[in-house]
Amino acid sequence: MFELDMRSRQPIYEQLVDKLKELIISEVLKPDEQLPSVRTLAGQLTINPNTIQKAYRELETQGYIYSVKGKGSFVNPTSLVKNSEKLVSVIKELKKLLSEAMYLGVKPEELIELIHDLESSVGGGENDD
Amino acid sequence: MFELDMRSRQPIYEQLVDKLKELIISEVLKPDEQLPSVRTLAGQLTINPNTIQKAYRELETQGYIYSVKGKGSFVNPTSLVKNSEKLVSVIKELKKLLSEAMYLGVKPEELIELIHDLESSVGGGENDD
DNA sequence: TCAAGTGTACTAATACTCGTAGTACACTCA
DNA sequence: TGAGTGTACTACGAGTATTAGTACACTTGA
Repeated sequence: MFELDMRSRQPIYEQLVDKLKELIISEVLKPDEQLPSVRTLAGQLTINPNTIQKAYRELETQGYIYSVKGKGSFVNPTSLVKNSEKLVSVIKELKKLLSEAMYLGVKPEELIELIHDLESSVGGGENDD
Repeated sequence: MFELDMRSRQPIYEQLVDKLKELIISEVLKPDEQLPSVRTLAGQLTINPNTIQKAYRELETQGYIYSVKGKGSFVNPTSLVKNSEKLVSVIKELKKLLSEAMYLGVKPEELIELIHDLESSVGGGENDD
């Protein structure tokens, strides 16, 4: 499904969180779609189920998925992912990165073009109707 | 100068890197301005000089500062910070965050407005002339 | 009803990272 | 030449990540 960088300083469970989030945002994983079980994914990636569970718990905390004991873990419908605390931290981080990009020579026009390029590959928001 | 969150999961040296970078980008710290010495800042922040040195080394690796043995550490002139490897990783991270923001309901127009708001508070780039 | 699946949580062990304390060397400059 | 500067190293303790192992609660289909 995806590959992990075992030598990265970034913890394995965080890499999982990042990759699954990308799949949800780009709607490769669709709302209410079931995720692989923690034991299945653990077997596929040759890592411990507890590590998968840790990633899934983080995604649930951030509102991206929901889990049902005995049934599995599923992608949250996008209207349920609205998470104002999360949004505040994303915006804060975005400001830093946008400033850094412009400092490094990227023109505002280029960033605006980037936004338009990404617009069509994102699910959720309010342009799904 | 700034405050650190000793209880954060983010390592102290990384918090330093982030804050100093923000000061450089917003030109609170100006090109060729000297940074506090590692011993001075260590004293001010009540942390170990090796921790400061680690942050300064990271900033130097990323191209934001330069150091001279016996003289000190200085902000790199912005024309020297152009670092295409760094830029590539910033753009990659930006794409992820922009997608996430739109997924969470932020309209492209709002992001574009954010860019315009930030434009005036960034040094470097090519609008300094 | 039960077996196979699911999520969830806990303990304990190991390895890694972070921050510290301490120390020492090379350089600059007034 | 002394006081400042950066730089680098060892060793130690604390915290985190990952693992192995185990066990419990739930779901569902045969």
